[in-house]
Amino acid sequence: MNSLGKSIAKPVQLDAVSKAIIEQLQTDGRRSYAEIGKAVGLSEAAVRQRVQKLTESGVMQVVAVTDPMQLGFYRQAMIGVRVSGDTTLVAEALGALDAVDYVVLTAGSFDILAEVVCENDDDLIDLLNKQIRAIEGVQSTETFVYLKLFKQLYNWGTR
Amino acid sequence: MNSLGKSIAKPVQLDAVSKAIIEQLQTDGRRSYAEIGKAVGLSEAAVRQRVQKLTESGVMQVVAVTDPMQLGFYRQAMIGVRVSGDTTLVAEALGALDAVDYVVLTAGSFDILAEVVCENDDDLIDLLNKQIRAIEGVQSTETFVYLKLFKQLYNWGTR
DNA sequence: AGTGAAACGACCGTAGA
DNA sequence: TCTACGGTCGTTTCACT
Repeated sequence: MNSLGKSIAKPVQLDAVSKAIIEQLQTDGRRSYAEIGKAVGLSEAAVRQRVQKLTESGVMQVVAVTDPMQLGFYRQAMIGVRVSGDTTLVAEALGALDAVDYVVLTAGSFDILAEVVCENDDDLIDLLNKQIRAIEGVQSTETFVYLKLFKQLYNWGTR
Repeated sequence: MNSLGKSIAKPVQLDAVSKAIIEQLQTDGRRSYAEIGKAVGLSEAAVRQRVQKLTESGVMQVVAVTDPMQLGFYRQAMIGVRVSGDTTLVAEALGALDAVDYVVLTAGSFDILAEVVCENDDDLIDLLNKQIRAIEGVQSTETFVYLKLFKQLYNWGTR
């Protein structure tokens, strides 16, 4: 159990060594346990045990991350969505779209924020008009086209 | 070179096998090359070569991702920021804050979108009043508190 | 939780199709 | 770009602290 709004787990208190291990894996998720052990001052077996615990408890996961630009998706945007009716249904419908890589229910002047990845502006227009605005309950959208990414750390909440 | 707005690389055309390899690593970034090879029908060495190419070319990277909720950060939000003056300077200042995990320059009614991670509402209030609104050039902010995360795929653009 | 040792499996470089 | 193969290094299990 994790993810926003679900049963609140008590925070795992990480010591400096576990933090160092996570840092190592944030730099390179395929670094060997032995190598990490050298860096953090622990035996290979101990590192492996800690990584297993961190993974099984849901504190951390090691995954592949792709660069949309390199794959030809030159246009990214955040879409603010205002919904009439059940926001959950709209969020699910948005999440079902391939071009949508991020969906979160929010409190504020938008009910949902959705990040989208498109090849070009034409695709973005089509996505908005033919797919997103066609979803039952979508009242209005506001688009924030990405110009330049400055910082990105990897967190996760769904699983 | 990658990242939004930087020199546009021609998209790498991935065949079905490379896509399958990435899919394997998206499920578990520490899966062995041999195991991936069995799954996609390739030798261990061939998988290794492809993963190396994908990584070196910047199409993919394998990294650790952490769950803010499990670490005691119960409050996440997206902050829309309106700036007077140079948006770049403000984006850098925002990126320098620990609580900020995502900063992107946008076109639209916000100049910057920044995602923040806090332990609780009091921290979020302090972050807004004492840190974000104190940045030179920040004209106004609008906060979208996260209620529930529905979908999250991992892309990256900075490096 | 941690170490150390031995068996096993993964990884890496190189050769060759 | 792939397979094949051998040397090296990492991982796993287990007994022990």
